[in-house]
This record gives sequence, C-alpha cells and structure tokens, in this order.
Amino acid sequence: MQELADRTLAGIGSSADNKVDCSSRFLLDQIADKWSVLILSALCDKPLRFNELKRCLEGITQKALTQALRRLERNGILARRVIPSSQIAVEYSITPLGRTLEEPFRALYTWTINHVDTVLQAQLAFDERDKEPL
Amino acid sequence: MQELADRTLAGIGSSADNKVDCSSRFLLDQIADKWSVLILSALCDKPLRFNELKRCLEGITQKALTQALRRLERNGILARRVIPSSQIAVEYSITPLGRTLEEPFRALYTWTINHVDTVLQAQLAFDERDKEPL
DNA sequence: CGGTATCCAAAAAGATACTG
DNA sequence: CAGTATCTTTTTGGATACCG
Repeated sequence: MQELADRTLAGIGSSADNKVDCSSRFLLDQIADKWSVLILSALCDKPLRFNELKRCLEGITQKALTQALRRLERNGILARRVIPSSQIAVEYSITPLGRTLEEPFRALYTWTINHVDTVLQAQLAFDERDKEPL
Repeated sequence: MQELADRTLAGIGSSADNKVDCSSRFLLDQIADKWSVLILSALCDKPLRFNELKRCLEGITQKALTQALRRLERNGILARRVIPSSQIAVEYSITPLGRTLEEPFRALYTWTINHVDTVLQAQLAFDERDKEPL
C-alpha cells in the first residue's frame, strides 16, 4: 500500500496496464466534492453545530448539508455528537482520520484561491474562441 | 492574494464573518471532481489521445470524458491539439497551469490510496450502527 | 434546533445511433 | 478516431411542510 502511495501522480492509480485503480476512484467519489472540502475547512478550526455550519456555508440547503454531513460521518471523516438539552444541539467535529485530510484539502483550497483569476481568464479566452470559429 | 493563501485551512475561504468565499466555491465546483483528478493523473506523465485516455479511465463513458475534458480545457488546465492525419487524432496535454494542480491532486490521490481501508471500515461500522438502533 | 418526508422540476447520467 | 445528437432513465436540487 505504501508502494502505491509513493508513486508519482503520473503512475498513481495506474496498474501496469495503465488502468486507473478502482478503489481510489470510489474514494475520490466520496470525498472529492465541493461541500466536503468546504465543510472540513469550516470544522478544522473548531467543532460547529448544524446551523452554525449552515451559516458558514451560506447558500447550502439544509438537505444538501445533511447529506454531505452524513456521508462524511459514514466515511469516518467527522463525528456527530448530540448534546441533549432543552433545545437540542448537534455538534460536528473532525476526527483523527479527518485531520489527515486537512492538508490535502488545504492544498486544493489554496490552489483555488491563488489561481481563480487565471482560470477566469482562460474561460473568457475559451469562450471567445468558439464564439467566432472563423 | 498571498495573504489569503497563507491562511490555515480553518480560515480558508472565510471572511471575518466566517462565511465561505464564493470564488473558491465556484472553482472547487469546477475542479474538485473525480474525473478531473483522474484525468490529470493520467496526463501528467505524458500527453494522451482521446481513446488512450478513455482506456486509462476504464468505465468512463465517452460523453462523460468529453465533458470533463472540455471543462478542463476551458479552465486552462489542459490543452487540446488536433493532429491532422488520415485517421484524425486529438492529443490532450497538461498546461503550465495544470502543472500547478499536479501537487494538490497528488496529495488528494495519495490520501485515497492510503486511507481506503480505514474509510471502508468506518462505513461498515456506521452501517451496522443504524441497522440495529437498539 | 436539527432534522425527516414529500413533491416537483431540473440536471446529470447512460445507451445508442450517427458523422467528418 | 473522436466526437455529436438524441432519447430515456436516474439523480439531484429546491421548496415546503412537518416532527421530536
């Protein structure tokens, strides 16, 4: 398993026949989505309750947030703790496993911050190109 | 811009009021998906033609591949080059901008390889828990 | 507060056929 | 080979209402 991890990106997930590894594909499907990155970002500082989280991710619906949280919990990335009180409270916190994702996610996130302008320009250029194909 | 990039993940994309930055959200939506990671992985070694790529990503439909490639091209991550010949050939290659994504993607990819077992176990545990809620 | 259930519309995925 | 076009089926998103 370590030998796989040590491969360069070029070889990552590829076996000798150059086919991409199925297990990584499955996991990427589980974790490589916008809300997971943003939720983990929000929680990596300190635990948050459902509605606190919802306010951080302004624009997310409670349905989408619930679904994303369930998947992250199921995958062991974060923990859900019900705090019994008169007004029920549910606290979400990052697990040790989730912590190991912090670095990769930060790298991704930092990239988006640093390159958003470049990407925007590329999009403009691309859209101009096929607007006038002559 | 650099000051943003230097924040911890906790603060990433958050402004003073703790709300997540919209531009990073938009970009994450564009790049943080399974096929983008896998396609870039495949291309980061050497350029590949459409069907070569398709074979690497065994299981992807040509529609999904075409769409992912178009988005990556539009975002300036990879370049499309038509090689005129009797049998038409189209070569996809990583751009300099795409190269800057190589590291973040590799980090993500490596994580999936290293943690797939742990996640699988977490899923089993989770699924057992609510199978028998008594 | 922190959800679940339901319904509908919209979008995405998939299969198949066709083309320069 | 490298797609596009079309159609069908699934999934998703969003709004709303309700519950412990």
